[in-house]
Amino acid sequence: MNSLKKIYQILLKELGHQGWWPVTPLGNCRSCGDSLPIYGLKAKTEKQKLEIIFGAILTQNTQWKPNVENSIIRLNEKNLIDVDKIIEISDKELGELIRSSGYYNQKTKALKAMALFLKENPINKLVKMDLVELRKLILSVHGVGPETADCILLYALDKPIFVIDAYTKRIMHKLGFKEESYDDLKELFEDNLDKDVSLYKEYHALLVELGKRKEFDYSTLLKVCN
DNA sequence: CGCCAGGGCCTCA
DNA sequence: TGAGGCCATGGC
Repeated sequence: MNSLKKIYQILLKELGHQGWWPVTPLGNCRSCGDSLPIYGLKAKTEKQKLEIIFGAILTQNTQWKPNVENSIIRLNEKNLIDVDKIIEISDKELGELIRSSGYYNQKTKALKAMALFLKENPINKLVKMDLVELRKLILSVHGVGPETADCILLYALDKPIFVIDAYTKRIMHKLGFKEESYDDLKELFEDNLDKDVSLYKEYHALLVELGKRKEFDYSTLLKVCN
């Protein structure tokens, strides 16, 4: 077993299953309060996949809890997890709803751009495309960079794409890996792991959780990297 | 009070 | 292509 696989085993054992990406459960029951996105659920419907796509934009350089979570709840309350409705709503009103996620002017534009994109390229059509072309296409949407595009591909469209983020870069450098660029790090993981969507999802979530834990003892991880 | 979060765009060499 | 400024809220 190679280092990348060993790191995964250690993190899974030490941190436990993360169950990304959080999604709002089906069958919103009005009488039982606001439904919030939950970890460990499978995104089954197109609406849930759309919620993940919007969430991927909203969480750019922002904490999920409570900032983005709150925005997702508010969008759901108004039934705005909907391509047409996001296109129709005014910038001002949308900006107010996602205010807690920060950068709300930029993110309003990004959500609008994504909605217009999805109007022309529905999710059920995207999933059938060639993966390399699909990634380029999603990257062409204004406000969507490498990490956001890859989150969408992995968590919303269930494509075997490994997501790299700031935590992953820091952690891998700390463990002695020399890859610097986003694409080199992405290839490192994809070349050394089985093309397993569930594994990719869980691995990235574990790296984020590890990155948040300042007190974590890296000695075991450093050992398997030698 | 300052720092940082599950980044990306624009500008300027 | 890479570095630097900018965007903005909420928790600690």
